Amino acid sequence: MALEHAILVSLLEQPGSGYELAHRFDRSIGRFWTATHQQIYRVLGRMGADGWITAEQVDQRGRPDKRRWSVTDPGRAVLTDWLREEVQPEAVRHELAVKVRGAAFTDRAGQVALLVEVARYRADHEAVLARYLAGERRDFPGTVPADDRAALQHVVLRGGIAYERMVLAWLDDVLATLRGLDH
Amino acid sequence: MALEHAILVSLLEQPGSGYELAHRFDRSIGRFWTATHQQIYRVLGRMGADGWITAEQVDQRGRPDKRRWSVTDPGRAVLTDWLREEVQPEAVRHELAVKVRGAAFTDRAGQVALLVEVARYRADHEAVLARYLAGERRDFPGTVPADDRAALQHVVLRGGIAYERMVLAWLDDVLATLRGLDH
DNA sequence: TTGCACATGTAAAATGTTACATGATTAT
DNA sequence: ATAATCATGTAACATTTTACATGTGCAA
Repeated sequence: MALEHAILVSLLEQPGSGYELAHRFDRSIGRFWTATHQQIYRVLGRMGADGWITAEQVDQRGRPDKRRWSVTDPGRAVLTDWLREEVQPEAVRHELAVKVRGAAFTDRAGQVALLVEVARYRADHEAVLARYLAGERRDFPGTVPADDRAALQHVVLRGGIAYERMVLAWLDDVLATLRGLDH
Repeated sequence: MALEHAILVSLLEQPGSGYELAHRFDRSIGRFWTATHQQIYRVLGRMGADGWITAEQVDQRGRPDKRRWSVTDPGRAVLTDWLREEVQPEAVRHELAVKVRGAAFTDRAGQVALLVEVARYRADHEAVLARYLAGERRDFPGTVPADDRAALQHVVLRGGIAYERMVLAWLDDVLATLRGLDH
């Protein structure tokens, strides 16, 4: 998979400029796919050249003009084809796990420093969970989803919430383990 | 962070060849950091040139010679310095979440195809969980860890187990949501 | 004799990161 | 005036992925 597909989904949900996409990749979509604005502009250019998306110029008073991108029929076909492909195994990059195993090869002071850092990292994840929960209350207040799109967005958000809760519980386990090391 | 640090941790736990490392990155370390043998050989070369690791030639009867890499004192210092750095936020790449949100933009047949694929993906994760649990019974049978290294390896494994259990529960949620779409 | 495990690499293409670059409006 | 937000890009560099490349020994 590539960034292209995440952009197609985002533009189908809501057409927008590269700048707006970059912000979505910082917020909602960033939950499950990250990208910087530099990447996004480059890929938007390529997708436009390939005819997957098309831009309309939007003149704005008081602000720079922007290009509002929308998905074309060929772009939509690219997405539906991709949806039928196998889901690839996730490429895991869990830096903290590497550090925790690495903690066996540092001194006591280093282990304490890691413990402090894990506590800070835990606070970050607590904030993310709070943000997800607030978003859930705001966007999905009822028990019955409004439509398919809402139902699917909600289940993805529930995945994010479940992930953060799991991480917080594991970080508590890590903190207890670091505190319990021989010294 | 980079692959270098994961390799340093792995070689400190047990010196070995590039080939052996590639296998560890398919198994135990692959739980939290993935790498192919091509990446590993290239990075080993650079780390050797930088003096972080050193190789001894191991002549083997009946098999190709191999180079057993171990971490040098400078390499160990690189690791301890890195352990003191901030843990970077994870770069998330959750392809399935993109597909689930994308399912709002395909037809019923496409949604059913995704459902089938999610079920297959779920079976993969069930197998991973079973492997982790078997590894836990094998490597950590007692209640009290043998030493620091074992305690830290065990808490990382518990993280993998917690992750897989969370994913399985979420995939059930996804399956129920896909089945419940309007049609 | 076919395939698998062991063992190590190179090359090209795609992707991703970091730094640089510009310029307007709005709020403090 | 100063910073933040909106808006779009280029350039250089690093990393990752995919394909190619080679060769031995052992077991079925």
